[in-house]
Amino acid sequence: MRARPAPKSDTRLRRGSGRVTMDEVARLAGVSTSTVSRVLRAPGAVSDDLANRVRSAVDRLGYVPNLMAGGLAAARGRTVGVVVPSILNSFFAGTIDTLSGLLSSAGWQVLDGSTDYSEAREEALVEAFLAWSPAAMVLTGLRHSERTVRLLRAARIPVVEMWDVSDGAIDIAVGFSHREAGRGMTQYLIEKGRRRIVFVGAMMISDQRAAQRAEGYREAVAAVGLPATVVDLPGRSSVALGGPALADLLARGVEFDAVYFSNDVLALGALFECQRRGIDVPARLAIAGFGDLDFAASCVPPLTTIRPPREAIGRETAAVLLARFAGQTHLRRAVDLGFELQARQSA
Amino acid sequence: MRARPAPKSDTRLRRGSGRVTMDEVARLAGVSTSTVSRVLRAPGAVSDDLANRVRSAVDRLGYVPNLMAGGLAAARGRTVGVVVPSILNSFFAGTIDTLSGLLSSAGWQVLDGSTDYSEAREEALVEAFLAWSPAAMVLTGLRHSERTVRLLRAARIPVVEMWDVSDGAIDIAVGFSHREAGRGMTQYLIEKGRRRIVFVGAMMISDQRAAQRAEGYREAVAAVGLPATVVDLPGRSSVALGGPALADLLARGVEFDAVYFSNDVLALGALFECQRRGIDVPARLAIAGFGDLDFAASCVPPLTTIRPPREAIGRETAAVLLARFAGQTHLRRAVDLGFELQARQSA
DNA sequence: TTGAAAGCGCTAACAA
DNA sequence: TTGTTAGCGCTTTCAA
Repeated sequence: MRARPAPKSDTRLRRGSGRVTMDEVARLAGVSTSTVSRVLRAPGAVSDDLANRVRSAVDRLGYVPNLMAGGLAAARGRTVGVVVPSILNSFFAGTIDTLSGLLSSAGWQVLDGSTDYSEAREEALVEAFLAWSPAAMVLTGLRHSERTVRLLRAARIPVVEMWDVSDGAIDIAVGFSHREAGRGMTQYLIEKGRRRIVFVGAMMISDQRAAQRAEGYREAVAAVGLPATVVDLPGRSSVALGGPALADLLARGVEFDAVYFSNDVLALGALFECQRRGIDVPARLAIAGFGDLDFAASCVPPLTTIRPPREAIGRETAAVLLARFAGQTHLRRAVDLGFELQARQSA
Repeated sequence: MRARPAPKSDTRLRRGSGRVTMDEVARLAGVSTSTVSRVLRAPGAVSDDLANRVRSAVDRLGYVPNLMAGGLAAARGRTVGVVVPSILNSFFAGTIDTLSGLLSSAGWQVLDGSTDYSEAREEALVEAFLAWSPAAMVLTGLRHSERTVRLLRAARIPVVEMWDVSDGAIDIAVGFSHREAGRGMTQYLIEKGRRRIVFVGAMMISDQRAAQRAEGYREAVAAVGLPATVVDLPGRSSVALGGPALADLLARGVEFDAVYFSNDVLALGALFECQRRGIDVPARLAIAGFGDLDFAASCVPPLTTIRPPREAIGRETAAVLLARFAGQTHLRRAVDLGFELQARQSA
């Protein structure tokens, strides 16, 4: 047998954080901690009288629930881990912004991290997030290390893979087909009368989705018997990289009347290079991009590009997750949100 | 008196997460959980023999520590909350990237959130992060709601305010002076012979730091007896906003030979507008920005701007925090990292 | 150097 | 509708 633990008010050394606890709220409101807990997460189950007393005690003491304690007791935290290749990349920033906003207003905390397009970093991040017992995980793309997939399956939580819908999702995929995007833009260029189209990407070994767009490009040119030229630049995409890439193509004496860049950032760099060299876009050279970033509509000439459903991906991911949290289980395994080809003046 | 709790292996309903626990590791290694815990966080205090047994048990079972349980027991989590105005903004993305990288490789988890330049959202975020018992908080800027400041002080943890060093930090400030940045660029324009300089910002009521740059501009023109014209655009900064802003200035018949934009994004929009209208930059009009974003060096003409110490702010913030975590207490309260004026062709 | 045991602050099963 | 109580999985005294 064992003595009852001494009350907290005694003189023993306390290890606590010094923060206001639910216990103090309960005491001030004259109820049990269960009631306080209920008021905070299932308000309907408590009488108005008690609920009000609890709420005013919460206010008066400035009580902030300890999520670690809550998550530990509930065996699942109210967090969602989100892993993207790069937050420096505006594509993903738009998605994360939407997703975080929606989830956090529904009471979920988003933990996000970026992999820098490395599978090893992705694996480490997934492991780190899993240590928080998240209620769900959101990854980018469908390619992950074997161990990442194993960890994710073992966690037995909803897993959304965004920005791609090609095949073999762990649980749910929300995105669009990059292969079709690549094919779509290439077909558009062909319809516009271009015959020598070059595809320029950067670090496509690690950017799986850019590689799929290149694949779509290859299919589209092959379909009409045109030659394919794919350039894979070393180094991460940047405006600064686009100009030299075009200059190099010119210097190598490659013949071409259109360049399809794997993203708008590179395309903008190329546009600047054309301006510097007095190359007429689109009369002499068509330039197309991917992403429909902020500047695409206002640069000179306005950039023909593909608009990915950035915000829609965030919105749909949040919706799927919230539905799963609410107990809904029969959901589509893949949600293809499509994309829009923005035909502007550059091509 | 009370019965001993039944052992876990019995048939009662378990609420646990199903994950491998420290208990199982301890059992497999034939040691107590205290020893496992010690091996994991103070390896020196355990004999090599036991430590090895523990480590191989950890490996064999694929044990991942539950951070909620750890944080709860230790009364402080190994997290750092980071609050920025916007992750869509590349300035902050660079800082967060550096900061997160450094902290996470030292074993700390970064929680980040964006306020959208709203004090109310900032307050809500700070409260949400505090619920995780973070080891430290990092905010952007020195202006916060009264309640935010109160919550932060009550938490008794290191607080870093980044991107500004002007005055009155809660704990530690790491950044540079925006007033000096504004003054510096304006003086540069004056030295270059400009006499009618207009300052254009966006939503400066909520962007405190842009307002300080405008203040510096005002001081600099006043110092040489030149008139000040400050335009505060409605809506958030974007490339799309820069062109119309310039067009409007032109339409209003304002006389000017230089425009100093509160950031590069607006300046780029204006550059495109000049290109469309055939306005010669810098011969007829000088354009200057702030931020030294990716495109600033490669646009046409290359943009004269101010380079804030984006990465250095992240690096220094991480260093300060890590020093505090290590027990160091006498640290400078403000770290001014300065900035660089990048004189290029646009002004 | 190691282990036993008492919580950290909360949630949820159960009883009333 | 409410309270009682047994943990959630760890860290940290304390004693050996």
